[in-house]
Amino acid sequence: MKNKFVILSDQALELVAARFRMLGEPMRLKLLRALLGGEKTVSDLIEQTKGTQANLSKHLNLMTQAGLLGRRKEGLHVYYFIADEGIFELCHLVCGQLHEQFEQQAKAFSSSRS
Amino acid sequence: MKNKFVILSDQALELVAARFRMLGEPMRLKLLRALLGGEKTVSDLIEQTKGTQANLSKHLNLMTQAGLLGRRKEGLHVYYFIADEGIFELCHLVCGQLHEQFEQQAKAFSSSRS
DNA sequence: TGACTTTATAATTATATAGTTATATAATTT
DNA sequence: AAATTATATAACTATATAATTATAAAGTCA
Repeated sequence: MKNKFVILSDQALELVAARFRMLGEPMRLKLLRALLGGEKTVSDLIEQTKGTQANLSKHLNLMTQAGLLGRRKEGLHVYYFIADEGIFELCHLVCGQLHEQFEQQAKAFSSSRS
Repeated sequence: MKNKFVILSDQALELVAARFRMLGEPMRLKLLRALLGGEKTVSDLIEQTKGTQANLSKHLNLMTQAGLLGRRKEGLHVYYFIADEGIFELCHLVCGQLHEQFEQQAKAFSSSRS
């Protein structure tokens, strides 16, 4: 498990970091969360996330370039959808880990007061 | 798998994003890579990563606050070590996904030239 | 064609944070 | 105690990028 990571070159680490950074913006996670239900237009996403049109457009473009999302044009509308389902494995893992971490903190806290 | 993510509150998404951001810096990944072999002093890490003392100290402090690393003082030296092994599951996943992505791109490229 | 709608983009501003420089703190050794 | 070494921290600079504002582009429909 560790092995694969240890031998990574600095250049590879940059790529790994870039992928993490892509998932490190709350607005982008909101977009991903919204897209879980299936493809949506930019207008839909504006409504769901309460973001501004220009800002979302940029985030959507970034995520598409990174291969996380796909786009499909239909008339005036552009539909975005999740192109890399692997993202959710990641989010799922992080959620689980954070959850556990907080549980432990809570436990440590409640057992330390007397 | 998806379910856990969909229902996350905005506030929870911020925490998830923060965790991803923490892993989104190449220098921090270098430190983690270096620490895979076991605990190391700051001096060791300076040598291995070619980073500056002050910069590493700050990164190490951040990661410790975030619960990723632990510290242990011994005389003049401070040993840092990985406190949250879950990190590597994440890195492993990302590595695998990136690898697959590049493989596919390579394949797409070689089959598109004629 | 012209008005309208949806999305993208360019230019700018605001903000977070990585990295540096200089200094402080803490432990060790002489 | 003074000098030395290892680490931390404060103040600053540099940089990346998120968010905004304004405008453009592309499609639709009267």
